[in-house]
Amino acid sequence: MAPSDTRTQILDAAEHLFAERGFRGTSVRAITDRAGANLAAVAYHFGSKAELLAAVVRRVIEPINAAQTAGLDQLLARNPEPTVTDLVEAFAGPLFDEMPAGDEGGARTSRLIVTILSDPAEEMRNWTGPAEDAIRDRYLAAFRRALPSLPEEELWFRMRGILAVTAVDRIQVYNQPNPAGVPPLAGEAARQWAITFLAAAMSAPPTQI
Amino acid sequence: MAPSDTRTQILDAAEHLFAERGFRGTSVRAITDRAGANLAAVAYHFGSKAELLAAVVRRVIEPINAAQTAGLDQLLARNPEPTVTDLVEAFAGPLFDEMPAGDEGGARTSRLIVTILSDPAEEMRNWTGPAEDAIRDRYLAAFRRALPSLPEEELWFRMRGILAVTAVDRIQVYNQPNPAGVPPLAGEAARQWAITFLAAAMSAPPTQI
DNA sequence: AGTTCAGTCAAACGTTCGTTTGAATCATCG
DNA sequence: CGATGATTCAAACGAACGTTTGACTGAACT
Repeated sequence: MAPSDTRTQILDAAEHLFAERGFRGTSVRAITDRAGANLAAVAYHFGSKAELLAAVVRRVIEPINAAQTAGLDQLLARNPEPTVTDLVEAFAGPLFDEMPAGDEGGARTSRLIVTILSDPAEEMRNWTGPAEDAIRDRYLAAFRRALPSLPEEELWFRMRGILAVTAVDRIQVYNQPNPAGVPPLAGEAARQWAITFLAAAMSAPPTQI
Repeated sequence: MAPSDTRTQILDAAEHLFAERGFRGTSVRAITDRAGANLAAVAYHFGSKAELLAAVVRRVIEPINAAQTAGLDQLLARNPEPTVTDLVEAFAGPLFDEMPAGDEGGARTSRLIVTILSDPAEEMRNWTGPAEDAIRDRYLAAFRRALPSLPEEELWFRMRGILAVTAVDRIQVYNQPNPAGVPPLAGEAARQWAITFLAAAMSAPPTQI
């Protein structure tokens, strides 16, 4: 435990609570209570609540970035012109993979991601860095080669569609028990369904205007 | 102005601010300031901040509900077995149509919808009522008839994909200027792109497991 | 033994929040 | 005109918030 233990316990607690209640909906007191730490520990270890959020986001996002990069590298090493389905899988797959122990089927991580993406709090907005930009641009270029007839704007729209589906997927958008007793989405099935769904969507012919 | 004017000015201000900063990120003071009303007016006209939110949501959601219902009615009157594309258009189209005056290309309304859908605040969760459930079930049944080979769970997953794309579409998910100087998404083009994207996604063959 | 220093702690600070209060204002109608 | 009921207003309430403070702890060093 080189990182002082309470530091990581605070990170764990904050990740859980930010995912569940959002940034503004989570008080520093709730975090330190859950972590079994003192209230002042957040200021001591992270400086402020906003900087704690940044640390939580970094810890969640970095493995996803690495997996997306590695996936594209492998694809391109094997074949300079990957299929749309391959690209979708390499890009969207890692968003389903991260399931820290104790996460209920990955739903909590998904929730955190969508909270990050859609939280209107100003602190949530400035988390993307050069790394995320570079990854997005590399995939954009690969998709452009795989879909040469697609106009740039529509390609850009579809890239965001991927993010929307993968981010929101496991949230109970219609917040009620699923109809007809459909069980909550299983992790692996959701991953496959998303890839099917998104590969078909990305492969659609350009919209006629 | 049968509804006492300040009442609707508060509704307008609240709609704008909830969309931009979320429920918890918007103070009652910010709302009444923007509305040019007194702080106590919210309590007087709506009872509480949470009830004000409910009123805002109702005002935004009801025209969408009506359009979705009317669209499906028209489709079924013309043909008892509508195509997937027709169903997608009737369901997702109204989510693009609502553009109150002063809305910058509908982006603000979209932002409000995604804020409603993904806001972790407890008050945001309990807005769906029997109306939304009924609409969703009718579309679910129509899609089921149009896609008879699709398992129930995957159909359900795809329905939520529609909501994810339509809700998140106009948010700058990667919050930075679009790459290569792509202009912000035009309202009508985004609507067409979304229908193309979603119709292809919905029409994909079932996932093989 | 004495010093140092990262870490923890209880307590308090000042601010902002949603809500309540009670008086003031206004239009309406007898 | 005077009374009534709806609406607006300035002011205050108590609670919760993020952050700061300064004393305390305990292991690691000379």
